[in-house]
Amino acid sequence: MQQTKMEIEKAAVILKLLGDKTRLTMLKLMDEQTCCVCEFVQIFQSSQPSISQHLRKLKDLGLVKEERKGQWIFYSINNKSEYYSFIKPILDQLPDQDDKLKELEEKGTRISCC
Amino acid sequence: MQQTKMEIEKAAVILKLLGDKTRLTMLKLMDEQTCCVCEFVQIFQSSQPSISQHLRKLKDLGLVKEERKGQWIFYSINNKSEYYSFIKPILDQLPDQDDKLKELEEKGTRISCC
DNA sequence: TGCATATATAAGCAAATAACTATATACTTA
DNA sequence: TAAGTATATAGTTATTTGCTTATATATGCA
Repeated sequence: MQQTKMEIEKAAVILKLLGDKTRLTMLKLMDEQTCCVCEFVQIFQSSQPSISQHLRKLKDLGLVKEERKGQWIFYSINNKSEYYSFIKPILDQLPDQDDKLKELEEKGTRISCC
Repeated sequence: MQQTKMEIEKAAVILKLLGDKTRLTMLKLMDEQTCCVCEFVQIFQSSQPSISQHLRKLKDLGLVKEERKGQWIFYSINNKSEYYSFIKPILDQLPDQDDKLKELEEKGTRISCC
């Protein structure tokens, strides 16, 4: 069979996860660098529980990994994931989201937690 | 600025559409060949209105095009779509769905309408 | 013309989703 | 230890989604 190819049902599950503006932007950001939850909260002007829930969905599928550093938890893309090669070409077609982090740096709020 | 934001939002909309097993399989099939509604109904063992509604969503975004031939309406992927280059690499990672059409041919139900 | 077939649309409902508020947990520092 | 900060989880609710049934539209044919 096509072992190298993605099962279509699994692909649909992953694409549905990516089909949310917040999660998609988060993934694109994490494909570029590590971010902590409080940064996402600022970037998306969203509530902390909302961000946490998005991250959990991504983590449940193994798309991202977390690393605790003190009181902060840093998230980054899991390029060891069996699905990374599936989502990478998608992320590569999206515009860089670095400007969002730059804004935080300019406001000085990025360094506050990182 | 706004431009990039627009793009990622549009990408999320498209990915959400692809994030459904039925629609994703339909798109993969249509990337290989033209299909009519009654074929989809048989393949997915789904109701005709349900299939029609999925197709409409794909058509509303311009991902597929339709061509009437008599009483039948044939759908195929719209490779002129501005989003085709975005979804094509995704479809290419999915396993061929030709077997689904072959089953219909063996049952003789494909020729019934095509 | 009238009937059959193929497809689309509308309305209603149940399940899934995403956000919110409140609370719990984990860690840091005084 | 207590208080403060960062994050996660639980429970609730509003919205969205996908399906169903019923009906409308378009075409073909006798």
